[in-house]
Amino acid sequence: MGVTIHDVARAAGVSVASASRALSGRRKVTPEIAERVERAAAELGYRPNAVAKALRDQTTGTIGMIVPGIGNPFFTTIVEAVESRLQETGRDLLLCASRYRPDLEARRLETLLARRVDGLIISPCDIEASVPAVLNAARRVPLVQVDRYIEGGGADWVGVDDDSALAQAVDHVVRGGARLVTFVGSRLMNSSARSRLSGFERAAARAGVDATPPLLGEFTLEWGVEAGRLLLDGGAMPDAVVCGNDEIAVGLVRALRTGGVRVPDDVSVVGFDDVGHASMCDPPLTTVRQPVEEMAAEAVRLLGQVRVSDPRPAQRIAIAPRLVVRETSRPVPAGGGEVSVNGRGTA
Amino acid sequence: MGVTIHDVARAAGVSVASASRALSGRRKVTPEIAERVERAAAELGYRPNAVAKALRDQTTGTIGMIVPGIGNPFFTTIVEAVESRLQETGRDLLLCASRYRPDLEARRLETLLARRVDGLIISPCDIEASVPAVLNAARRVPLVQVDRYIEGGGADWVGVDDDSALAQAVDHVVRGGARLVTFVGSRLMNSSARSRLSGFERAAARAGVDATPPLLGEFTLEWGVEAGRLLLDGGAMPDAVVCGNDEIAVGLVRALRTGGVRVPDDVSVVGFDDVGHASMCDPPLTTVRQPVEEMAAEAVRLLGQVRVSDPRPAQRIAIAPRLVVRETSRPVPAGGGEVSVNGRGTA
DNA sequence: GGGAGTGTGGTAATCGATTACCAATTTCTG
DNA sequence: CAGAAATTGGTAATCGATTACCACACTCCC
Repeated sequence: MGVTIHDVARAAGVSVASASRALSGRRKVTPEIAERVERAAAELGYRPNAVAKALRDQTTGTIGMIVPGIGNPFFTTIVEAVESRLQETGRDLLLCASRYRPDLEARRLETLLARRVDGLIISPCDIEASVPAVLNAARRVPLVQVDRYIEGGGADWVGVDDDSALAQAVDHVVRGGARLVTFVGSRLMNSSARSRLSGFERAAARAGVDATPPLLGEFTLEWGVEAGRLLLDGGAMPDAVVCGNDEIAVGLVRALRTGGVRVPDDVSVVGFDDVGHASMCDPPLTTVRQPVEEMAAEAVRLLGQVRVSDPRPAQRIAIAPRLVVRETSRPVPAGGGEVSVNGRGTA
Repeated sequence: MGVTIHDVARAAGVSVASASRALSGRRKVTPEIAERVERAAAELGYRPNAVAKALRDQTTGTIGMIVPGIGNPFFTTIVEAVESRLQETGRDLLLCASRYRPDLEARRLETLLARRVDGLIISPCDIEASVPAVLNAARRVPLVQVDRYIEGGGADWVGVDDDSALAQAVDHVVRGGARLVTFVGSRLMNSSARSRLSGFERAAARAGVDATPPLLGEFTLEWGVEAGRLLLDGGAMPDAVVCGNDEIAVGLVRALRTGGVRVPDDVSVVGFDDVGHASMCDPPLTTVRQPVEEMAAEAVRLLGQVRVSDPRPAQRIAIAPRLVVRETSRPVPAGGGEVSVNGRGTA
């Protein structure tokens, strides 16, 4: 396999320079030559070799992307959105999964750099362990972090405004009558875990509502189930639980219901992400919708602005999300203000 | 950015040939030179340029993969499994989504070929419209189809054994007491839709059970809900419904329950895929588990065997799946044989 | 009609790593 | 110790597309 531009030039009876110019149109050639070259290219089935072009142009037209795992529907959605943005400008996506392991992440970064990607979009798996590899990569090629980020703020970032998100979630359950609220999230190994917890704490304080100590485990359904059991056993059942992601929320709802607690009548539950299962669960989950399309668009846009040579201050773009009210939270009375508690019974 | 092997050679005071040989170890060099080159490479932070290597070696170490959509958790799971298989042999994945459109699919194939991928793994979105682009690509580079395939059988394929799958599903509900069974799937635009329907029909005939006309729509939750309503309105409620994928099944269960039909007491429901939501739903879904890891492993293995030059007959590898019994199907009595119908009430 | 200006084609360098081939040196053998 | 054999270093070609640079031909104007 391999019709080269030399073959085309020979078949058309012209030089490679003319063939290249006729095909790219970057300099004028006589109509007759253009015609002959085009015919020859078509007949031979010529396809330009992108590898050679990349070597010559010092640009590959590929963007590398590393996410912790494609099993997580949130990352999937981001990947899909980024891929489609890139296609708009004729670029392709080299996708890697770090499997939540900083060592693999560092290796993937190296191979992507060796492949001379034009840029990198990454959601670093660990807020601390990912730092050196990410900073090093950022020094060699435009790099934008999405969703998760590394500490120290050395590289651009696009993500959701966790403060706004948690404020909306907390305000919503408070307006539904909640007075005692619990946060169930993940251990603080990545930025999302941290900023969602602190967002929650700020929001609870601002709303003047009591918060029980947070339950921190993993971003999984299983942890949600376990957290539910802990709440059931713990004695002090809150009026509302705000979760770090939808999977936790789904597990939590299941465990609570199994334990005889009614959702939302006894306890309101709010998730986070709204990708994948949230609307498919029974009952459909009230949750904060990640602005995935906007995040992808911003990340790709930002990538085009980064110049490795002149280090500007790192950009941080936090996009405000929207709360999607479904059926796991108690309805807010029409007035919208605080209301009296009615018909609820805690464990 | 760009430390080349020339820079390393100069710094080490040797020729590029020696530098290359010292670093690759493909021919012996004196220990002293090896030492000097390695030190120079380390000090300069030399990273070989994979693009140049690809041009010279005529092999890129990348595999292109095209799936209809990454939003679908089944494809996600396959992508993840393939990615991790490829990593084992140091290859990377160039991922594209066709968004269920044959025209986009054809374009993605062209760009992947232009990037000189070493092979292609594709799940063609349309059994008819995808044919020319896929066959053309298969002529230029090793190509393996996964899950979906094009008609005519011109290219290798790895997928699930739909006959075995549907036989297991039908036998299971029949042993649970079902006598009237319905299939709810997708319109016959892709191979999965077709072979699952025909697998169902064969299985029903073999089991000697009555099948109502199949309901065919799309592989979505929404269609599942709609199909559920059709069944509720239709008068003749079956004892069991076998679905073309899990999303349909989840929607169906929800609609039936909303309509007052108990699952599994009144109607057994079986899904297909067992990726993503199946176990997260309430109640957890009885479903056929796609052998995703095995499919990915086979696809990658097969890719290594295809030689574009000598066209062997196309391979077709159908992997038998396993039924995962959860809570949407009536239990099979211990004996395992047919049982009498009890306690069911149709609409 | 000659010199300046314009348009267009071809030759060869370039991107970076690898390696065929040659040359030089060392080692071995009788 | 001469000559053969083995080892190892260097030079330059190679992969394919692009383009800087040069050369040639033609037009225009005074």
